[in-house]
Amino acid sequence: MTMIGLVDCNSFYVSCERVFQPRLRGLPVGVMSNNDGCVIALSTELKALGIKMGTPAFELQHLVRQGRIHLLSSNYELYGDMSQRVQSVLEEFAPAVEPYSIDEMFVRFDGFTHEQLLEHARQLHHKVRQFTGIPVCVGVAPTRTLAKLANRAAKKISAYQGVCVLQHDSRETQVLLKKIELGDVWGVGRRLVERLTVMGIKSAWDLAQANPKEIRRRFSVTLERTALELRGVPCIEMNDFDEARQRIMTSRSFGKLTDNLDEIREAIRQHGQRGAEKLRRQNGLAKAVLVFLKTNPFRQDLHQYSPSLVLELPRPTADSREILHAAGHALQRIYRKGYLYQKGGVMLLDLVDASRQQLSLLDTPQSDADRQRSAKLMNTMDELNKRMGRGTVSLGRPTPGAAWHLRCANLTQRCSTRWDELPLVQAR
DNA sequence: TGGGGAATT
DNA sequence: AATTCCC
Repeated sequence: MTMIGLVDCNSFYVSCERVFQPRLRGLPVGVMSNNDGCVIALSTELKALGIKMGTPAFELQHLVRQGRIHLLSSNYELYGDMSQRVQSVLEEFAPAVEPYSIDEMFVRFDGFTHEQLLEHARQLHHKVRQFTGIPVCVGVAPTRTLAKLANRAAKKISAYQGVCVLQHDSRETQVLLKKIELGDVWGVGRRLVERLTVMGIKSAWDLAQANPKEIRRRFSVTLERTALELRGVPCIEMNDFDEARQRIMTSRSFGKLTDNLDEIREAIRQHGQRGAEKLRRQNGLAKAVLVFLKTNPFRQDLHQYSPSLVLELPRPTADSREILHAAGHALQRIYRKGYLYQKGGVMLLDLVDASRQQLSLLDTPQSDADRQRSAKLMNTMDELNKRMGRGTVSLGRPTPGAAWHLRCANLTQRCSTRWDELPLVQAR
């Protein structure tokens, strides 16, 4: 029988930072979201101060100034590299590794006894720590949902010492299902907890006991699958990590509330270009572009307006110029004076694979030549940006210091991916 | 007061 | 198109 392991890195972003900055060990450390918005990774010491995941960073500035806590900007280049290192170690010790997110990986095991699985899981737990410096917890069970649950247990219940292997239908599984809160189950969010509680379903065990057909009727197929998985029936597969996206979004808060159309246009152009780059990387073409703006929903004292508009492109394209052209039109049409906008972005929709794209019957030799010139130009831009660094060439020059640039006031060095940011070690 | 994604209804 | 859920 196939068993599924879930390896989950503990406070991943904080752990990455600590690998290269040992002085942060034992201190209350948090890593902030993109744009230094809120805290998304917390060391145990920071959690012990009662600070919760998602707390806006500005609410914690007084503690930072007093030196009581440390907040870092997120350094995705570092975390991405560390994630690959963790994956490499897993691949050495386990046959099939499926990345699920930057800090979680599923591992499949076939034909192991319970004792062998336990041994294997403990080995993964130890080797990842030893070779990457990142502490992880390992949960193993017959289904992904149960593996997630086993992982929660490994993390929360100290007796497990970071490793929990659940056998099908075992007494141990039953005990854990009863102990684990509903909201800790993979796929069960806040709203579902509310609705299920009313029905008397209060624990993971209750959900596992419920009639799946009933669950499907009153809720959804996804929750039915979750219920079945809790019983040990596998029905959730992994969509492959590097499958092409179905849509591509690029957006960001402007950094300050603004009604300045020039500023907004520049931000939207940036997002359009970044989106087009992502699109070309997956060898895709977009048939439509969506542009959205939004005011700050937390400022109920201000007028609210969150428009969006989809424009179909004249032809499926990955050409930044065509995408920016459409995005510019969309923006003109949704922008209204008199509102303070907080955020805006571009989504590329109806994506198709470039290599599978049928040439239209209306295509003339002329437009075919156009296409090739376009591809060549875009390719050249992408190559330059890849070789010389992002932003080396772009359509239109971004205003230096504009408010919509990524805010990252407390960024650490990308010490594992950039030669010029290698850590310095001083001998005494 | 993040920036993405996907699925369902 | 809106809601829900995930990390």
